[in-house]
Amino acid sequence: MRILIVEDDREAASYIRKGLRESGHVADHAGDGEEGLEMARAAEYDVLVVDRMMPRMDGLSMIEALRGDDDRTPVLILSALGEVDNRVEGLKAGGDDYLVKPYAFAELLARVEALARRRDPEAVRTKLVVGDLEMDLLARTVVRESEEILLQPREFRLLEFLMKHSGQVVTRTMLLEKVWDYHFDPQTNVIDVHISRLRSKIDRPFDRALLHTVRGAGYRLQA
Amino acid sequence: MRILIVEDDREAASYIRKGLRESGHVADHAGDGEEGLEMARAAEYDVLVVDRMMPRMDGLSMIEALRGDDDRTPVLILSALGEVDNRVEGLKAGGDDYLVKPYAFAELLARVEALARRRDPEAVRTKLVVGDLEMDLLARTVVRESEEILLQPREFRLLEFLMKHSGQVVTRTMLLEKVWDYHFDPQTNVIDVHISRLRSKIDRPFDRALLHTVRGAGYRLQA
DNA sequence: ACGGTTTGTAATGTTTTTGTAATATACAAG
DNA sequence: CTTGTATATTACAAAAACATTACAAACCGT
Repeated sequence: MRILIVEDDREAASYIRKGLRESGHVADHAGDGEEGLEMARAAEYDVLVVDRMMPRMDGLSMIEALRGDDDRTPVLILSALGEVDNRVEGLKAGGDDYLVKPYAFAELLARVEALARRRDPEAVRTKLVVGDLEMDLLARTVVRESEEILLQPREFRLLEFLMKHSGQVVTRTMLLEKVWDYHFDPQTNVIDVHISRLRSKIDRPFDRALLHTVRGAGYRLQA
Repeated sequence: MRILIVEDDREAASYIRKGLRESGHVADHAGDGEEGLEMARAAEYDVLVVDRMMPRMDGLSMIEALRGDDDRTPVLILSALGEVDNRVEGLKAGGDDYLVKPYAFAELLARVEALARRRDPEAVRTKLVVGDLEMDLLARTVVRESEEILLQPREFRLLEFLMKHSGQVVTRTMLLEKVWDYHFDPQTNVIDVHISRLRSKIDRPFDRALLHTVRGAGYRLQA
């Protein structure tokens, strides 16, 4: 997904950018409203993330200008203020959603994706990226270091789940429920076996391992 | 988290309720605005999920009544309509967020949790911090002075408990019960051994010690 | 029903984690 | 300063957790 971040605080912008990239999106950055307007006019973005208060041209004016062009790209407004009236103003100006600082990055991500989805339900995240490992959900392909990796269906589901929760520990129970649809403990080592098979494909042929076991807890996929 | 669902469609309500419960929350249900208002007045909820259109008293009126009482519990409004103007109305009435049907349950969950977090960031505690020591419960990682510290499962549990009770003295009995699930005295020095191991990892390599012995009583973790 | 995949089971091997016990050190009361 | 008790540390062996492999059952398209 292509996302434009319009934010004068460079640190905040690069933080958001990094997070969005890690989630497999492409994010550009404009430092103020005028620059943002130019960039939004020049390219097609799926979502704009716009800070409300900025030098030269504030976020609301920028959105109004954009809507004047009949550009309906969804906009998530970021604001340090946060009372109801401000939100109403933001929405009236043409914003589609409103997020008050401070916020958790996960929330920003969720909202950006929700906005994109609302507009184009097909644009659901179709690519997962963890380090140099990439999964294309539509093509059902997995690539690492530009090598295509062939996975069995179950291995694919397993990896998909791990990638969707990368950085977090995924427990055996979670895997049984979400990858196997078992709602009980099968008392076997299915998981171990499949983790082993997955490793032999995605990790063994490469230098750095991505799939780490967290003893006593589960597994974690991390770059 | 305690959540009140105010929704006249019983099927929708039970679906939401089930989902919220599975995520570890407690969800009650009211079938219309009047009942919802009563219940919200009677008990403390962390978040209200309110359908907009309902018999007897619609969602917006209910929220306005609640705000009239100076009750600031965050409200997520559900609506079948969904145009910007409606959202503005909803927010003006005192709603905190707006979700348009149809929606994915995951999105409702994300928003409910976001609302709770905005009000009380501790409500969804996934990170523990004591001085410069940090524990991420999701990633199952521990960091001190930006050094990652690797802990064994039992050590992790032990530290987790100490961090959740930082500043307080934690007795041996408490540790046996909560970290070892022993409900008797094993007559051994398990605790001592594990405290020692923990210290060698979280304290010895650093200047200030965090884990202090309270002779005759137990241990205390403190910055 | 056949052949090739795919998946789960079970047996076996490996590593890690844990508790115990032996020994050493610190503390506080007399 | 001595002594009894509480706490620390270390090494080791048993137990648990995990990894790998081989095989057999189930599945799938023809």
